[in-house]
Parts: sequence; C-alpha cells; structure tokens
Amino acid sequence: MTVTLADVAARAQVSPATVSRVLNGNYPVAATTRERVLRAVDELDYVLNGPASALAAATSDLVGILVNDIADPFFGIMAGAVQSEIGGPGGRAGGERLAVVCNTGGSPERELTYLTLLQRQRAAAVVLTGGAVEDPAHAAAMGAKLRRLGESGTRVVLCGRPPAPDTGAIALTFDNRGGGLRLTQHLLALGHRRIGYIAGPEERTTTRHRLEGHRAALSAHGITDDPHLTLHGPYDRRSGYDAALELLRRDPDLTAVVAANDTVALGACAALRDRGLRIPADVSVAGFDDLPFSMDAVPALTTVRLPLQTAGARAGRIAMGREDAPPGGIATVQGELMVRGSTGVPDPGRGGA
Amino acid sequence: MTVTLADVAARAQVSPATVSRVLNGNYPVAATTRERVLRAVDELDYVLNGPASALAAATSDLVGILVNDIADPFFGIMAGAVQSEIGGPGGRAGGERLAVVCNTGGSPERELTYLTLLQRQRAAAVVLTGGAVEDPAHAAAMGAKLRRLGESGTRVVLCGRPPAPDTGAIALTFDNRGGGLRLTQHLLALGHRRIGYIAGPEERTTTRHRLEGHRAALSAHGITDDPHLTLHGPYDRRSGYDAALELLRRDPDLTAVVAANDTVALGACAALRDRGLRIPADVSVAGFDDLPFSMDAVPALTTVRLPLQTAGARAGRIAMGREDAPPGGIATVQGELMVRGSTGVPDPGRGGA
DNA sequence: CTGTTAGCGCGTTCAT
DNA sequence: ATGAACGCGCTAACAG
Repeated sequence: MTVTLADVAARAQVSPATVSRVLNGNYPVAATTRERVLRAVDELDYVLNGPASALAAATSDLVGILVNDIADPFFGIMAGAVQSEIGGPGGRAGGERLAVVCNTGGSPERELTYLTLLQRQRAAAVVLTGGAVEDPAHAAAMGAKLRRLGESGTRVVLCGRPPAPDTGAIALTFDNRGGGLRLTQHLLALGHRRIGYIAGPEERTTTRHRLEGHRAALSAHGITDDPHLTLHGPYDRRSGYDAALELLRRDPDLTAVVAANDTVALGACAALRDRGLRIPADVSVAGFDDLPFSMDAVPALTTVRLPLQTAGARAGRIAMGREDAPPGGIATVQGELMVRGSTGVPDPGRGGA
Repeated sequence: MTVTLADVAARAQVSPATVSRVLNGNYPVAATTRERVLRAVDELDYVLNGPASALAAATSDLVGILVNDIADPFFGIMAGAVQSEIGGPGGRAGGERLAVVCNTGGSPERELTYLTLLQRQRAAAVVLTGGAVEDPAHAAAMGAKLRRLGESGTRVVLCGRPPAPDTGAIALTFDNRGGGLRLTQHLLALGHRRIGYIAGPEERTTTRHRLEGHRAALSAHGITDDPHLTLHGPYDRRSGYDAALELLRRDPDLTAVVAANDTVALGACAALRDRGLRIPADVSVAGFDDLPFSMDAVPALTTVRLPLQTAGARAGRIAMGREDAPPGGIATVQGELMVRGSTGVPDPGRGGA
C-alpha cells in the first residue's frame, strides 16, 4: 500500500542503505547513483516515514513551542519568530523542522502534560514562552521535567520567562520589573499621584515583576501604594474594562491607569470613554508590550515595547544550536518606554475636589 | 539509559504487551494488574516513545494546522480553536494530541512542503486555514497532495478556504463574497458613491471573493467600478496606510474606504487621521473579519464578523471524526455585518467641489 | 484477561 | 562507494 524505502531501493537497483544515505545526505554517494535514487523517489512519490526515521535515529525533527494563548498576538509573534529560525540545515532529511505549538491556556497541568508529550515525541528542542506560574510545587515539577528533557538531548530555551535554576535551560528574560518601573516613573514625572493599577493574574511572574516595578517607582517618589488601587485579572480586554470601572468607583479622582498589558489597557480605555472621560485630559492610560494595534489606538497608547520578534528569533537560533547561549545561560532583554498620546499632564481640576 | 516499555514490564512482572494495553487503554486489563503497571511507570518515570509507537501503529497523535501567519490573530484564533478540540478520547496513549502549527507565510511552496512533512509524520489529521493561492499549477499540486493525504488515512479539513474538489477534503468555507456584498450595500445605502477599495494580495481566493462582492453591490446599484479606486497589497497595517493615501491622491473626493480586513482598515484610519480627515464625518471606513481589537478602535470599526472561533472548533471536531462532515463535504459559513461608528452618512460638502 | 511472536520502516554499524 | 544484517521501542495479531 504505502511505498517504503525498500521499494525505492528496488526500483533504483541499490540497497536500502544507499537510499537512506542519499536522503539524509550524510554520507558520500556517487553522483550517478544519487540521480537514480532521486528519480525513483520521484517516480514512486515516496515520502519518508518520520516515526520510523525518528525511532532508528533516536531523535526527531519536532520543535515544541509552549504558549499561553496562541490567539494573543503577544504569543503569536514570538511563536512565529521561533518558527522562522528552526528550519535550515542540520535536521534530518533536508533540514526541515516542524514547530509544535502547544496552547497551555496558562494552566500548570497542561504545561506539564505538553512537556511530557514533547518528551514522548523526542522533540529536538523546546521553547517555553511567557511568564511562569509561581506555585512552588509546580515550579519543582517543571524543574524536574526540564532537567529530564535536557538530559535526554532536548535543548530547552525559555523566552520571556524567568530562569529555571539547575535545569540547564537557557533563559532570555524580559525585564518586566524595569519596564514597569520606567512606565510609572514617566507618569510620576508628568505629575500623576493617584494611579490605578490593573494587574495580570495572580501568581504569575510577569504580573509580579511588572507590579514590583510600579511599586518601586511609587515608593522612590515617597508615595505609599494604596492596595485598593491595584486590581488583578486575566490578560484580556474585559478584565481591563471591568477593572477600570471598579477603580473609578474606588477613587473617582484617579488621574492615571496603568494596565498589565496593551489588551487590558484598551479595555480600560473603552470603559473610561463610556464613562465620558477623555484620554489623557481626564485620565492617562498606559499599557505594556507594544503590540501592533497599540500604535493605532486613539489616542496611541503609551506602553513598554518588548522586542518579541527579536527575542523569539534568538530563542529559536539558540534552540537549534545556531547561536551561542548567553554567558551563564541567562540574558535579560530590556523593554523600551514608548511615550505616546494616551498619557499626559493631569488635569489640575481633578484630584482636588 | 532511557527506560523502555520492557523495563516497566519487568518491574511490574508482566509482559510488554500488557503494559502497552494499560497505557493505551484499548483492551481490558485486570484492575490490580493495571495498578501495578501504573506504579512501575511512575517509579521508573517512564515516558512512552512516540515515534516507536507511531511506527508500530501506523498512525500518530499529531494534527497539522496550516496558517498563513501565526502572529495574525485571524489565524491565531482559528488555530487555538482547532487545538482546543483535538484532545480527548480516541487518540493513542491517553487521548492527548499535539497540534503542529505550520506558518506558510502565504507561500505556495512552503504550503506544499509542510504538507509533505505532515505526511511524513503520518499526521492523524490536517486543517488548512485561510484563503488559497489561485495559481492553477499550485492548485493541481495541492489537490494531488491532499488526495494522497486522505488516501493514507489523514483526515483533511479546510477551514475558511474554498473546497478542493475530488480530494476528499471537507470544507468549511467563509462566504467572503456575501460579506463583501453586504458591506458595500451598507455603504451605498448610507449614500456613498465614491468608494475606494483596498484589496488583499492578488491571486488569493479571499481577496477575489471579497472584491467580487464589492463589485456586485456596486453594479447592482448601477455604479461602474472605477479600477483606479482598487488597490492591492498585503494584509497588514502598512498596506492600508499607504493605500489610503494613494486613494486620496487618485480621488480627493472619496467618501468611503473599504479595506481587505480589519488590520488594513486600521492602517487606513491612521492615514486618514494623519491627513486631517475625520472618520466618519469626512470619510467612512470599513474592515472585514471583526478581530477583537476592531471593537476598540476609535471610532469602532464597521466590519463583517467571521465566526473564526466557532468555525475552527468545528473544523477540529470534524478532523477528529467527532462531528459529521456537512452534506456534500462542504459547508458555507456566513459572515455578519457589524455596523459601528466608522461608517456614516457622507458629507454633502464632499464629492461635489 | 494475559503472554508470545512478529514485524512496523529506517539508520547504522560492519564488511566488502 | 556500496551492500548485508541488526536493532531502535512498540503494537497487533494469535494463542492460551
């Protein structure tokens, strides 16, 4: 039924071993023989059996990419960048590698499950993107899993994620804390004092680091952070919308809102507009990530730009062994403050009466 | 070095076959035996060898998803939806299946390459998303490929893509033509007569169908389409920005711009604003797809909503054989006109002098 | 319900 | 430069 390597060998009048050699191009083969084999491959429409190949060679051409939410451009951009770098020479049978994108939905269990699945497939490499969940038990389980993966020959790279000590995993970490710090400093410099903060989900490193930066900026300014002005929620528009309304209820004199990311910020903007508030005249709004649509928001969103594309591409190259790992296996990637129209000087009329 | 099924069998004092049976859960196994095996698996930290399993069973747990651009939420949403439906019972070893997301970048060659790679992996199913390239040679090659995939047991589903006759592939097609028609009808009903059209890349079915709908609406209104008012370009913001400026140059009295999709529409909006034109007072703008950010544009974008999530999920279920294919193997999915703030009655002052 | 026996299709030693 | 033989780890018949 299905044509195998042996069929090709028979048609080309050579041994199966020779066919395997021309297909993988790892051993010297006479030009005329190669010709003949390739012709037979073509005539028979032969397609290599990946599983058999992987079994015999004890490695596959699969590269795993773990993301929280593939529908979110934040992850889509990174996944695309990783994927664009994993092709090329070095792999089996022509250097084509397949990206296996796994949607964890932010669930720790699914994260572990997918890693097991990838281990099962003998993935050549695994790239984990996005923040980690901070539960100690989960962190331990992940650490053990990553170590095992590394030991069995799968290269592991963390992209936009804190390092996993003692696992051998390479980490490209985003400086979320520094970004959060600079963003709030910017607001403080404009004169804002009553700043609401819409944070991401609890127990996630990204959420905590960005929030830490925010608080560090406040306290450096001698402002005691009011816990009532910090709300947690998922990284989606709805969360931003609801939280903005709630913040306004808690402090009607708010002059600025900082959101966990751009998507949340857009939701917050919608809420403010629906309440008849102008941005930034009445309330300034800032986001994080600088996703493509943020530039087209009206007014354009002040945010912290993360080099998602660049970082993803680099993670992909490191995963393929085509670029050296950073010294110590850890590199910190900086975000860049993008000041745009959504933040401005606070209205002196607000905040007083 | 690596622990195999035989090791587990030895530890659990059973035969390898029994271990395989409890792992796959396809045959009845005594509860106590199962216990013992599972304990051994746990103690040994055993992980099934996917390639070996796939080789022996002649099928894998991989499901391919072809997308044009994973960084584009249009595809991210569909890919996520497909992925959310491919798990569950029925697969090998616990019913977990892995989504292999392949970024074609819209390139016909890469599309074919990825299909070969998926065929090589003996993928359980393949879902192709997005429009197709209209080159006859490529269509023929794709047809042959899809047929072969189907013959070798891989279920093929097209999602948001025109049917591929005689390939056995199931198609969930978006009614791009109807959506384009209704969108332009809406504009005509508002009183617009000079409408610019920023189309997608040439030679793509999506581009052609949406454009056909637009033209059909125009001619039904007795308006002869001015070819100068149609521009082609990629599905990105930049294309929308540049094209809007060019359209304005070609016809300064334009009262409306229809874009190939929402991303392009946002770029067009930016260009219009930069030229000092108000939306919709001076120029109305409409998009297509209704991606999440379109609702938060200012003004909110009038567009045609495509049920990406629903369609993707359905494609996933059909691919897994968990839902019957539509009659004839083809279903047409309608888009819904979403009238929002970006379109309005044209300014009588424009278009005249 | 469980063990035994054969391969699945390919890569890779060894020879030649 | 090429061929022969073996084994990768697992599943799928068959027995029992």
